[in-house]
Amino acid sequence: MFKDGKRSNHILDSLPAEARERLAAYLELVPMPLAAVIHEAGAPQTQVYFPIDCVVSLLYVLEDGSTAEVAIVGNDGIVGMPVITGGSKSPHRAIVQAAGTALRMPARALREEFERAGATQQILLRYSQALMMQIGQTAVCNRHHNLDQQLCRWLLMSIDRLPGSDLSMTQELIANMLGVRREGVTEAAGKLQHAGAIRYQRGRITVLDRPLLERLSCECYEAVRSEYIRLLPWDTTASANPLAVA
Amino acid sequence: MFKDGKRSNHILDSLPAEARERLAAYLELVPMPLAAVIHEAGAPQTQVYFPIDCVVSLLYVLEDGSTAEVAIVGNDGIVGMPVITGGSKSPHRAIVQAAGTALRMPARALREEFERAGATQQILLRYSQALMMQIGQTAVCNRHHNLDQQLCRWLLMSIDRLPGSDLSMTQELIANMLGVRREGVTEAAGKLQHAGAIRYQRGRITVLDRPLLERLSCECYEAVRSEYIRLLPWDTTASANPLAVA
DNA sequence: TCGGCTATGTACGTTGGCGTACATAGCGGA
DNA sequence: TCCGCTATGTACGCCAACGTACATAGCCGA
Repeated sequence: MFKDGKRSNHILDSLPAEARERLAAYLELVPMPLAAVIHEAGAPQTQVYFPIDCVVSLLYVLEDGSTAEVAIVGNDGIVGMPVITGGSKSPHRAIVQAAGTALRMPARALREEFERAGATQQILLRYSQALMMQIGQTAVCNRHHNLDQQLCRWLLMSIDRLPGSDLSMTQELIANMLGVRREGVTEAAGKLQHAGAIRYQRGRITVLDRPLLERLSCECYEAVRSEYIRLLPWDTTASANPLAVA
Repeated sequence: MFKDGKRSNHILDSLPAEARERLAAYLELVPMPLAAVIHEAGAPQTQVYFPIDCVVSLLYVLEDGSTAEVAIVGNDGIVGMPVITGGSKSPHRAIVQAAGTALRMPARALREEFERAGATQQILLRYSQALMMQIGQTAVCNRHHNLDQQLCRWLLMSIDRLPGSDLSMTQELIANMLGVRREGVTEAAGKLQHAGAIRYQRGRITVLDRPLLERLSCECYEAVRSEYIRLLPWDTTASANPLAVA
């Protein structure tokens, strides 16, 4: 789905050639090491990131220090949307959930491109809507679905945004993302491993049976996936304008 | 906070005079009866609504028919943001949670005003960010806070957007909004009534002790409130507004 | 005024996730 | 090689919310 083997960022790919050329001067390839804090909650954001082969989590940090993930961003999106919407600061901490690389650029340059009001603006607005939907689905999922289902959803969403089918992740970190106990993740992951859906080895999860994982997941995974496709169709074969699709 | 006695919509109030004048020709005052479905999930939206003295809930409807609220919108916002962001359809059902009135206009006219790229665009984008934050906080709250706290948050957010301090609401409906059992709401509301925070009478809740309600609420209420103020400051002393409903 | 509907109150066993505690097991450095 | 750290596994009591069932009580129309 989000995978395409191209190792690039779908938002950037969707932009018209002129826009890409304008932005190219600002883009810088940067490493995204595991657990790095890309920006802290409430801090002004001066850079935006286009993930290429990494995954970034947006977390809310509660007063007692516990956390809950509200969304994840991979090569399907952008880290730093508040820069576009004008608030500049985000109430969420952005941390690297899966290491890799991203293209980084100054927030102001993206904001300027947005203000040209062309296809770039359209695409960024649509991404904003997709992100909002994903966050809403997190709310729904947190309310109605159990940990087993949520873990499946989370694994699927993560590997969809990565080149391979395994991720370096301790159960402790997954628990922080989902806002649950580490022991709960151990138990849920154990069930998945027993069922043959995944293999777990000390900080490394490999998805063995993706269709099974999809069956065990709640409806939220597919709901978010299809909404992303509807809002941000990208052409995996050519440079057609994605906005041409109704 | 969101209350101001003016019975108008803060987004409209914030717009520059020229923009308000352009939009005025399209605006139509419409009644918003309790439980009316303003738009169904997945249906194209041709109208947008600026609530004046009503509250609208955005609900996600699961495959089994159960629901969960992802956000509420009152005179601080707009129902129909997907019109701006370009997706046109929303995955959420919008229903009237508290009866009243709203100003309605064709989606296209608002979209055109947005494309003028002036202050209106800024304000709409900032509202979009505020809404996203509210949705994220719903996710966090669903994960970490118990029903008692969530009910307090919900009551506060609702009356903040209404002229008075009571609302017509059965416990059944509140349960649907929060995505919990009706019995759970009965119990939580019973505690609040016992504590003297509210009075409950067959489909009508009156807030008696607002500060107490705030103390019993989780941090999410204040987090959302302050983010709305940060992103959408409005002048409570603003001079006569042609769109204000007397 | 009475019957029926809707809203609210209460009870009881079940369950999922929590907090806590502790045991094992990989992995890397001295 | 062994030690120590980190990651994972397991157990136990607890509690909030669930599903279910049924009892009251307010409201309205016949």
